[in-house]
Amino acid sequence: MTGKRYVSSTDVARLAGVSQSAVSRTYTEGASVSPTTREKVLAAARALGYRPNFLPQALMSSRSHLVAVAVGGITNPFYASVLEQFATALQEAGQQVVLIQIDNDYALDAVLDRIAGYRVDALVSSLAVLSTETAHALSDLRIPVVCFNGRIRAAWVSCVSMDNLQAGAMAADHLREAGGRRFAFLGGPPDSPASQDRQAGFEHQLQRLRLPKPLVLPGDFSYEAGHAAATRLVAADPRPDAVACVNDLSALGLLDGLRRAGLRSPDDVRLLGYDNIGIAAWSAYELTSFDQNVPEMIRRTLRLILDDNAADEARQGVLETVPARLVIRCTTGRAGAPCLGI
Amino acid sequence: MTGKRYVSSTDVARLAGVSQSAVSRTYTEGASVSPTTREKVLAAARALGYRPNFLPQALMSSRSHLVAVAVGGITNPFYASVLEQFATALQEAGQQVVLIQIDNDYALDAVLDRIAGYRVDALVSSLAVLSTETAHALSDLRIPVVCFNGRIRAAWVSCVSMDNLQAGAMAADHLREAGGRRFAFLGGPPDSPASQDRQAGFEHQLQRLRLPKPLVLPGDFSYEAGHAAATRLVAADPRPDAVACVNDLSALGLLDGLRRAGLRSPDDVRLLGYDNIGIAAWSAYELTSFDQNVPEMIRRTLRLILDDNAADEARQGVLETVPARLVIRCTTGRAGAPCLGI
DNA sequence: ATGAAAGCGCTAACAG
DNA sequence: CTGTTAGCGCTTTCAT
Repeated sequence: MTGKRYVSSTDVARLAGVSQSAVSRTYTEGASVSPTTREKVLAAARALGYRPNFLPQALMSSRSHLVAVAVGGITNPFYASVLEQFATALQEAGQQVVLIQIDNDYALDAVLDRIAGYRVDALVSSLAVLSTETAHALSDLRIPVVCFNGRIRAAWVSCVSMDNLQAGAMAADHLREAGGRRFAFLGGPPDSPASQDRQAGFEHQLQRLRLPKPLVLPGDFSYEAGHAAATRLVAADPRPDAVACVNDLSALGLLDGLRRAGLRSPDDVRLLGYDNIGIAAWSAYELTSFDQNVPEMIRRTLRLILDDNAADEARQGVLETVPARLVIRCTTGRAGAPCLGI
Repeated sequence: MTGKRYVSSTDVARLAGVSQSAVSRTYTEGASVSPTTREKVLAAARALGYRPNFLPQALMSSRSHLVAVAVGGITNPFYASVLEQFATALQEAGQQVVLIQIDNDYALDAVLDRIAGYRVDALVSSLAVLSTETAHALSDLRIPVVCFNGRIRAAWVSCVSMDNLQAGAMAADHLREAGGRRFAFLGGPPDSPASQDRQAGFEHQLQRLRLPKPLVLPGDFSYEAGHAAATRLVAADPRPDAVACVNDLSALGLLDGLRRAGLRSPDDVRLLGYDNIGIAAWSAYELTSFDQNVPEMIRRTLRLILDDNAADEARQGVLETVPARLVIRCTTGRAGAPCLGI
């Protein structure tokens, strides 16, 4: 695993009998090289197995074409899907993805050196939580930072997020229309802005509709938390018959927990989640969910981090919001409707 | 988004009133710097917000500390989990993960330039499929390549994989013990070595047990394929009562499909999958599955790509195999046993 | 169109 | 212990 094994442009130049600059030009879009020289260079390069080294380019231009993507918990199918779409989009834009796996926000400080060290062009964070300190530390790097579903704003730090307040309100509307009378909200981590906003929008809309306050169940985005919440829900008196869950994963857990307890959805409990993960459409679940329009969010994120026209916005830090789209499935369908489920 | 905004060691040196080398040494483990100089340097660095640039280091040493991880389809929870564990392990080993999203093996050729261009220290591929041509192209890069669950071997190209043949045989044994009489195998993509080996091991063991050949249903690792296979399974005459599925995702699809058709597991059909993804343990499924011991596979992979003692093996290319572990859950439990399911 | 030369930010070898 | 010097492989002037 020792170094010194790659062919350099100098090696190619020597074999081709041209100058090193000629080799460089051959690989530079729109540089002036005669067809003859070009051919000689390419032939030599092929013979030697030459591959241009991007590191010096990055060194000189301070543009590494590396974008750090920080994720926490890609075992959550929603984030896996987001990451996949990001990777595809960034690759198409000629960038490379440096994956930063982070367990909590505070660990981000620890990786700051690395993302700075590789001189990444930008950072995208799927971590909802981002402390003010971290945001400031990132600010100091003076590279565009975009948080997915975050709410924090600082110089160089922007957020692209679903309109969680609106989506919270939509949940209230929809659950009422589906026949709900007694409401509950299965929450996420208390410090998650997405969770806070979905809950706030939900509660606010219930209030506007002059409906009683929801029962709030604690959770943490996980299937297990949802499963555990079922016990509490079943024990509640009066028992809620309509639950908005902060995300699909915990909604699925709740649904399974309710089934264990002998309850059915939508007949006994109307249920919906957020993220519209693939499993929500599985025939065992058919869960109603809010779709985040991830492609649009990614488009906006890429604009902020790669588009020179957006440089000013990126430097200031902006908040962008994308409307949610309700995907109605069986768990909020008519009771006894032809939603087979399981 | 223009360059030239990072502080360099020269800037720090100037402010600290020392030479640039002194700054470099301050950041080099075990270099000789006096405490006084060190302090001056650190103070200046702090004042300026200096972060060492790794690019020149990589340039000089030909060790970028970048490891490319190629994945195709991280929406499959198994691969998401593998990626997460890889990222964590590599970060702990001081490496950065460059994520390469690939849709099919042939696209790998297209990214060859990029992984070579960034001078990655190694490549890990979770793509089961890897054509001989691609393997050779990778070989030419002379960097250690490890394929997860692959079978191809070439100079510099190794594989770390579950013992799929053995695990196939174990499936036959277990399904028979669980009371199966008529067997089926739900397969994956025909060109997947993992799929081939699991099926081969399964069929071979059935033969050894003097049991009839299994019905083979086509699939592609997806939930949808499993769901679709249910129809064919139900229509089969005689209908199999024990199915080994090439992975959990398609097993879950099959299970849901069977339920739709009014069949129950394990009573009507015994079922098992491979990968032991989280969802397999969900109370709606309780699917028996083979655990791949991913931590051990990752350990071996890291040894091959990072450990100097393994350099010879890596250069030659080796095949390493890790035994599978059967995790028994309800879908192969006793009929009518206290596995509540849903 | 091409070669020579400078320099990106760093490490390493070499004096002192 | 510390400063000077020479590169790493490339892009970019600047002459020619």
